[in-house]
Amino acid sequence: MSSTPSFKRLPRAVREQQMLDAAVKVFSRRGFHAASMDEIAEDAGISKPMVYAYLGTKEELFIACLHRETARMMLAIAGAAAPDLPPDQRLWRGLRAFFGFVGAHRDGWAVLYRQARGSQPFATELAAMRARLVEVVAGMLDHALRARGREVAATELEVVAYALVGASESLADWLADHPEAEPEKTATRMMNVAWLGAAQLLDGVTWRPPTD
Amino acid sequence: MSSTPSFKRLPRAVREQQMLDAAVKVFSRRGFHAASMDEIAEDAGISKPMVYAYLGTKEELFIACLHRETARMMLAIAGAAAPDLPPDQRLWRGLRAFFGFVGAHRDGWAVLYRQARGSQPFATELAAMRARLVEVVAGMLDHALRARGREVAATELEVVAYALVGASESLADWLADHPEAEPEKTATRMMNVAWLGAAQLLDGVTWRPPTD
Amino acid sequence: MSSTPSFKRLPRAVREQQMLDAAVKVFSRRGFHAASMDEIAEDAGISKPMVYAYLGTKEELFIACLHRETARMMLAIAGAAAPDLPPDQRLWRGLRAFFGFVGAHRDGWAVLYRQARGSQPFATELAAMRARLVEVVAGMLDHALRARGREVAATELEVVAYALVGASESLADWLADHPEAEPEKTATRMMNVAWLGAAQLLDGVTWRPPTD
Amino acid sequence: MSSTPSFKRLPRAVREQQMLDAAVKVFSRRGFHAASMDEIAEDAGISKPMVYAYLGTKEELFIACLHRETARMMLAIAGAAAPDLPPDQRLWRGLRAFFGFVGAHRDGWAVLYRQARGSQPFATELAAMRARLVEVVAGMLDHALRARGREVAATELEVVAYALVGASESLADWLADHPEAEPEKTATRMMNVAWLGAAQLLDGVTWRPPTD
DNA sequence: TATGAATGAGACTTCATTCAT
DNA sequence: GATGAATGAAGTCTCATTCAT
Repeated sequence: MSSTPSFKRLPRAVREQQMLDAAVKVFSRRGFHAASMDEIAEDAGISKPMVYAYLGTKEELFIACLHRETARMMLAIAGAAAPDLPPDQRLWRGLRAFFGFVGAHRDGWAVLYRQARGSQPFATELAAMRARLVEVVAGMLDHALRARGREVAATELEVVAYALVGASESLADWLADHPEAEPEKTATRMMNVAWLGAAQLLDGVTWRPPTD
Repeated sequence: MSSTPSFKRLPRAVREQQMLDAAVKVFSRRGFHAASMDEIAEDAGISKPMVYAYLGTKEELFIACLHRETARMMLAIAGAAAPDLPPDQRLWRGLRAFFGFVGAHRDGWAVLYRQARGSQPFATELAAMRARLVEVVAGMLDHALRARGREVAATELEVVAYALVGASESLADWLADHPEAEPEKTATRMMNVAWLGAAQLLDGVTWRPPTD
Repeated sequence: MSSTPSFKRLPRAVREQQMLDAAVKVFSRRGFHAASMDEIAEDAGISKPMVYAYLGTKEELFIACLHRETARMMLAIAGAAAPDLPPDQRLWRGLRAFFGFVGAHRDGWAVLYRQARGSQPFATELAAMRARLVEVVAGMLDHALRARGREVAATELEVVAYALVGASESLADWLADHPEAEPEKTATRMMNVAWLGAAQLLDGVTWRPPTD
Repeated sequence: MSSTPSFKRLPRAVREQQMLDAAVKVFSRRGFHAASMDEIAEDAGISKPMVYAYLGTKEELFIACLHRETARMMLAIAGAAAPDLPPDQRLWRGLRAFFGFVGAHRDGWAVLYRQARGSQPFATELAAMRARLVEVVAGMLDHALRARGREVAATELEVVAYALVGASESLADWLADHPEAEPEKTATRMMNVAWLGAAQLLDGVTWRPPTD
């Protein structure tokens, strides 16, 4: 009598994934503020107090979404861009994996970037993730430079990497908004913009402002 | 002491500017949703009903901010990048003006982009403005191409322009977050990324994905 | 310089009528609470402070409307139902005038009755007007009774009169809602209901509840 | 003292009735617009959000009141005026039930009619209910006519029924305003006005306007 | 006289969050 | 473990009403 198993009692890990799925869906559809815990709970097929018990506050819930989606994305990219490939190959594989991920999880992307960029509480989280990306890209550039016996100040590398990441994010936004667009083609376009410029830099060509 | 100037009963145009100033400030500090009309009104030194009477709903107020800041920015850029300059000069002047504007109105930039990107009601407004920028950049590229007797499909040009604009926005975000950074230096960096890559494209160099 | 005549300076009486016209129109269209002083002032082509200066508070303004419309209606009825006519003639003329008035001033009727009946502040005003109508009707009945040498307690007469007035109001409501309906026909119908029953009463026929 | 009954956490159905009770009370005391959701909630001994959660918007809440009171009244009338009685008996029983109901639920009556008559959103609801009453009355008249081998156009019957209903409503208003008045006596009076006139009509007597 | 400018007050409504069962 | 019931707090918006010009 005391141990009658209830069919509803799923293990905690499963329930949490259901909730995160629902949360990502609702957050991406409505935005952080407009999303209501009611809708998330209902969409997850669970009662609100459960959501609070498992994943905490609305803000914490959003951060949990961010974490999960970020981890998935970084995993996809890292898996594709093996460190032992030549730099241009790594960049291409990384970009293709990135746009492939965005194309496959447009919801997640919307949550990750568009929502988070706006409000302070999540800026930190987002900045951390972007920093990791920038670091990876800067590492590729550095790797390529050293292979040619050249060297550039770390700051400069970072800014260039930042711009490349920004351009990628922008195209990813564009991709998320165009359901019919092909991720691979988008990746190729980005590669054209990114690699041609980067290759020049790698070869020591630089542009300097006119004395005016 | 007897001639204290009368601070109240200002004409409508003046009050509207005060309100917009306050709104830009509060929106950029708190984000659209977290910003309260109370705080905006108080910051403008006026009562809430006046804000509603002059500038309408919270949403309309935000759009009014967007419009004003956008117009200012486009004016600054258009004034700097005269159409009769050679393309690289135009791009450089335009970028310098753009980053200069962002550096000078970091509040406005935050409102313009970061907030608006998130929520649907403003996506349209923002897309329109970005479209104008993209168009200008694509025009520059096209101009340069024709000068070299070459031609590229409009779609391709637009995607490249889109990526460049995205990279600029990203650096602008970075600039807005780093109060000590110099706009002109940031513009130079962006120019390096943008122009070197673009110049390659202009010369007919392209990158193609490996057959894998 | 001090007596330059302004074309806008209409005499007070005219302005007041304009305001009342506008007020009746807006009150009847929106109802008392939903009507806004702004709309009334704008509809009257005058500024709000003027409305307050001339006709006072919103509540006072509504009562002013009530008064004017009431007076007009009573005048129309009294003018038609001359006291020296035989009772059935008076009733008929009165009813015809009443429905004619309602048909011609559907706005005014809506203000008068539908709005006022609901809220306490105006119940008094309305009751007073209805009391005058009831009194007139009861007077007719009494007159007819005496002509036949009969007499009935005043209370009874009043209740009957009250019911007749109520039935008339009801048909008037119906008339106000049916723009295509003809006032005269409606009056005839009411006369059928009213006079046939009243005539019976006048003849001493009464109905008594069964002992059950 | 240790077994103080728990007044809180009542089941939904109970709370809804409490809320409706409070709403009817407040609406009838203040009128729709002047009534505040705060007061209703407080009167129901519950917080405002519960009212919204269970019964929705203020407007929806009012309509819910209308429905409940209407249903109760129609039930009372239908239960009293059995269709197998002779017409005059049905009319009498129906009227007695009607005035009995109004006398017992003066609050409800005020909500039902006086408030609803004024504003558009409820006109439909009210019209529907009145239409059912009119239909019932017209049915009685038709029944009586056929019993005497006569027939009258449906439209005419309806207008007569409408007038009778209007007269009843008017007397009901009067009853609601006179706490000391006896419902049964009022019903008798109404019966006198209604039945005597109707009986004449049933017998084929009609009144025609003079050629003037 | 006439009005644009201004506001205090208050209404409805929605949420994130927590008890008590 | 799970949930229906419950609420404090806040936010947007509107309106009648009054100054000061």
